[in-house]
Amino acid sequence: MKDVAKEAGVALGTVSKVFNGLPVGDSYRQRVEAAAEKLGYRVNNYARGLRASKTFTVALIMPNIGHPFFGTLADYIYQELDRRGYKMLVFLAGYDPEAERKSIQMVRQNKVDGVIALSYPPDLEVDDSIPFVSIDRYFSAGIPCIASDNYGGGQLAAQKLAELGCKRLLFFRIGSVMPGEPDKRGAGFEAGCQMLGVQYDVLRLNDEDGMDPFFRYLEEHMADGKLEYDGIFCCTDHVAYRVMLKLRSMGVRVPEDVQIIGFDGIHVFDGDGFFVSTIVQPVKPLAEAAVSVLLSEDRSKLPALMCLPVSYAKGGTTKD
Amino acid sequence: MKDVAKEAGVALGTVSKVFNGLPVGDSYRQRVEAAAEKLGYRVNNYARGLRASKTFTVALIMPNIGHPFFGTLADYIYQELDRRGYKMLVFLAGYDPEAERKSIQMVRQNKVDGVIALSYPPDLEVDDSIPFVSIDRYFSAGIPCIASDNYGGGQLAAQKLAELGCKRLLFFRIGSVMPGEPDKRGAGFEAGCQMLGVQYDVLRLNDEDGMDPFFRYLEEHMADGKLEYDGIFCCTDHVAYRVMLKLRSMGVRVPEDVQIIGFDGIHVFDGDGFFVSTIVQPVKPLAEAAVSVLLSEDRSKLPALMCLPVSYAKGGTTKD
DNA sequence: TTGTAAGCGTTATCAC
DNA sequence: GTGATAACGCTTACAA
Repeated sequence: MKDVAKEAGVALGTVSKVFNGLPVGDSYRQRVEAAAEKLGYRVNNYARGLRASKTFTVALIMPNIGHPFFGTLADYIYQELDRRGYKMLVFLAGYDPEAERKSIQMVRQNKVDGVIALSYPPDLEVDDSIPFVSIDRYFSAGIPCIASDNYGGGQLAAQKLAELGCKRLLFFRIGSVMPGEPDKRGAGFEAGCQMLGVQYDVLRLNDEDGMDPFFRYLEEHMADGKLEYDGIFCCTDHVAYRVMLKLRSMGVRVPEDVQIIGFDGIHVFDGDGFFVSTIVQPVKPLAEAAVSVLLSEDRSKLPALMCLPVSYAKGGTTKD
Repeated sequence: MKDVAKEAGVALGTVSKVFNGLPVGDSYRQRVEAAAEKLGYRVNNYARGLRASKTFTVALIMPNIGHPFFGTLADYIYQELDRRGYKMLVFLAGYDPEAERKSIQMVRQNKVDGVIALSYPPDLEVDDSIPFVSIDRYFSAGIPCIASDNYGGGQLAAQKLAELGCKRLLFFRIGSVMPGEPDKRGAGFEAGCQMLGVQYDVLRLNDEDGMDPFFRYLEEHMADGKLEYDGIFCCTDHVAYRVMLKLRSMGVRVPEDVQIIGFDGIHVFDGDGFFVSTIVQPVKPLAEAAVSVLLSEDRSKLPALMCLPVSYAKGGTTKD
């Protein structure tokens, strides 16, 4: 920068102003720009971050980025941050609380301007000096949580299955013991069934158990090649997909005999079709909301919990 | 840091040394650590980066991160960087050369310690002052390129299809006009066919055309409900998947009448099964190699091009 | 070993 | 508007 100033024959401060869009005489500006171009000068963001303690960087903490739901969400979040001139520093913590904590530490050191986290560890300690937004997990009133309307989605699934003629429903839930907004899918489903007067059963499992107990359950509830249930709601598309595969391998026709609805709205490839019939999470709005809340000017009155509307989409596992 | 020094009753330099793992008297170290803990002190990476011009940050430039192949690759790259104590700054440029250039600019300003780029713009100008590794596209001898053995994969596909009894092969290629290692898939396939003396045709399309010309071609080459070809190699799993869907909708049985092999090795979900029979890219080794080459101590003799072995995996679109 | 002091590249505050 | 100067928080010779 000093060199640029010398080359342009102006003072240091002037160069700084040019690069910050502050008012500067036009002739000066041009000379500075020419000199910078000639010398291939770029402002050093580290020096800038040090001095201005504003880094235009946001940290994204997620379990991973290979799963299509997370990947897509991360992609949209990036777009939104980029649009506003922010960079994205990624931390992938798996489902390991230890890694989570490490990420938080890193975030602290790196003086990012904000954190968007999709994580479940209950004891996540957040430095409230730095803007923080959570996706899918409610921590406390001080930390805005952005989530899909999981409860409403559960209800919608029950309603859809009932509409499609199902009389005997089943809910499959698998997931970590960690609490989060997604848990409400089951609650919404149960409420929906009760409201509609439809009979239903619930099977809850933990991550460690894998899918086998589900499969065993399905086998146990077969009689004369016919499943006891004619509609199944699964907590995720992944589970729904595997249940579909299992049923078909057992000779059960999907969706003719049993209809299945999943949750997430994952695409096979980009935009062409769903794995299963599903309750679609509004991934893009989710991303936009998270960024917008994180970067909002007035952080005094932020929403504690923001639920975005979901929708139903037909994949291959329901009649309509 | 000054506060920590005061609290611990030591000099500034001592505190610095403690946080850099440099030799320091044990009693001092403990006092410093206690003081830091008490004051909740974290070293400021921006100040550190400014002074030491080492940021322990690597930039990853990719088209996107929502596509399962890119997402998975990014995930593995993250793991590898994390293992070595590096952070990952992500830049998603779609397939827009303009965005690419912007990313490169950003990278420059941000004084990252290295760049891993999966991008195709032919005029990408790289600042050779900063370690740069390319994935899937060869730029020049100065820039190491890590890629799958695309040529060998093409050959393998031809060989597999021939082994499985195919007599009349077809190669479908869709993609941007931008050159890159993946182009070699077709070349390898053709070479394989020639070597084996199998008859084959090739259909090449550009991205903008979409899949329709393929579908039309397939329809035109049907006679009496039978396709003229009994084996198809597609440049990606995505294309293969869509071709499979199309053929099935046309009443052609896959894999009984026509066998299809794709390229990439994308999973339906995490680890359970492939979309189609496929030539699997070694995603994890690719990530490891990229990071390892990027961060290698001796940058004087780096490989110009490094091709990693691919393998064949049966999905649902071949007989074996 | 420890303490001191000089910068790293910017930005912000002033007088001019 | 412009230009000198002091910070920002840290690393690293170098002297003690």
